[in-house]
Amino acid sequence: MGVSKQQAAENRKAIIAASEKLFREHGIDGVGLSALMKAAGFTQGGFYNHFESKEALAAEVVATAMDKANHDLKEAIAAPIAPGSNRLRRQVDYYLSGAHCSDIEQGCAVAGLTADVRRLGNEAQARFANGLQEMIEILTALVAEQRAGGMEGQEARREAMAFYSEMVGALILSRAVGGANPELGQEILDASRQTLLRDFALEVTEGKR
Amino acid sequence: MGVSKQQAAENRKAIIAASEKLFREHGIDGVGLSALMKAAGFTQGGFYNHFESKEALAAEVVATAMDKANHDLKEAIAAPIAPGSNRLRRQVDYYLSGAHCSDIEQGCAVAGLTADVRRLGNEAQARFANGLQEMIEILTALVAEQRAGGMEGQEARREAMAFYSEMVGALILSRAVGGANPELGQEILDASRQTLLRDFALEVTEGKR
DNA sequence: TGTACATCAGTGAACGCGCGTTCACTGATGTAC
DNA sequence: TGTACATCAGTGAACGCGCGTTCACTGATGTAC
Repeated sequence: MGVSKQQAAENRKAIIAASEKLFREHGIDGVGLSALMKAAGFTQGGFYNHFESKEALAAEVVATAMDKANHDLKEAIAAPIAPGSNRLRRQVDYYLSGAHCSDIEQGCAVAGLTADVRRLGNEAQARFANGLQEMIEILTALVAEQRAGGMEGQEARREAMAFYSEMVGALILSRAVGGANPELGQEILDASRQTLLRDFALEVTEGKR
Repeated sequence: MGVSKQQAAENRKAIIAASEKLFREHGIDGVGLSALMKAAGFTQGGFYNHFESKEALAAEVVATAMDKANHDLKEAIAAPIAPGSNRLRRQVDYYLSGAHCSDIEQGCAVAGLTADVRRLGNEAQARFANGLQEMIEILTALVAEQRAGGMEGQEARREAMAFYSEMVGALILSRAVGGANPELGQEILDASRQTLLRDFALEVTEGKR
């Protein structure tokens, strides 16, 4: 009660951040507003000071998550790499690692939210699609760099999409199966990792678990 | 009221069938028992004559869906093919078609249910994992046939997993994005289709929309 | 084969509960003078 | 700069509603004799 505008803006961000984690873990239909607000450190009633509806919150969560994912990806790609290492390999090794697989809350936003996006409103779907569009563009550049030998732009984009689809698919399948059969889950990650590294003419290394 | 044992067994199957469609479309948390029973042609109260809980129904739905998927896949692979055609290509062309993408209710069970499986109980997760394990074995045989030139069993299995992950990933991403940006959705399907056909040394053809 | 009775799939109303949303109230923040 | 007041983020209780589940009741099916 009685809070500066700056504080209120921060609180709003806290609600979005807490919601993102819970949405990823339990699905959007799987958490109530009371749990979301409690996780952010507030009581239920304040929710509507910040958002018009749960649906509106979901749209903001999706948008925020995609923006952050793209920002992080850009940074990871812009960062200097150790000699003998490789940007694309680093992405693959991380994405298809056991650590990333277990970390739904902080891992890839696309893999964590895709399934729910289909059931959200236009606003959320559009924001997700825009985010994915941007991510594909970033990955296209990465692929083009890897395929240095004069690949057409359209071809690099196609490869980037296929590349990303494979990683997302492997991660989601691995997660779905990991509870009941962890070995199978790990096998799925390793299979895509090895296949992708080979397809991109990178030496296949032992995977990080 | 007053129904033969045979009729009761059929009614039970009807509930499972109706539930599968609704679960795929709206998610398991997205449909109530009353809607499920109504869709199967019954009133809400009868549900507990057939299932112990909603969770138990979900486990049965997952198991049934996976069994059917594997059965259909076996049949599709066993069926004779036109000369000049190819079993693997036929799978890819169907799986990554616009028609399959729009048909969540009857399409691939794995793509339709994976996201929810993670949040179900042990029973459902185990049944899903077993189903996926079997599917991978079937696909391994298909890949081995395609790679006729003496591929090691382990290698074929790895390729089959990567292959399937890519198809599932592309389908899910395409669906997530298709509402807001159908062109991007189609582009994602096409990208994986072309990449997979090329990787399996199959001629790339125009895609069916 | 015919009769008497137990079974149990189905109905429809009810249960408590948590959902998303609304509201009256609060008090520090921020503004007008 | 100091005072008076409007604003609005936060609280906590309440709203109606649909959820998953339970229950008393029904009547044709299926069984025992």
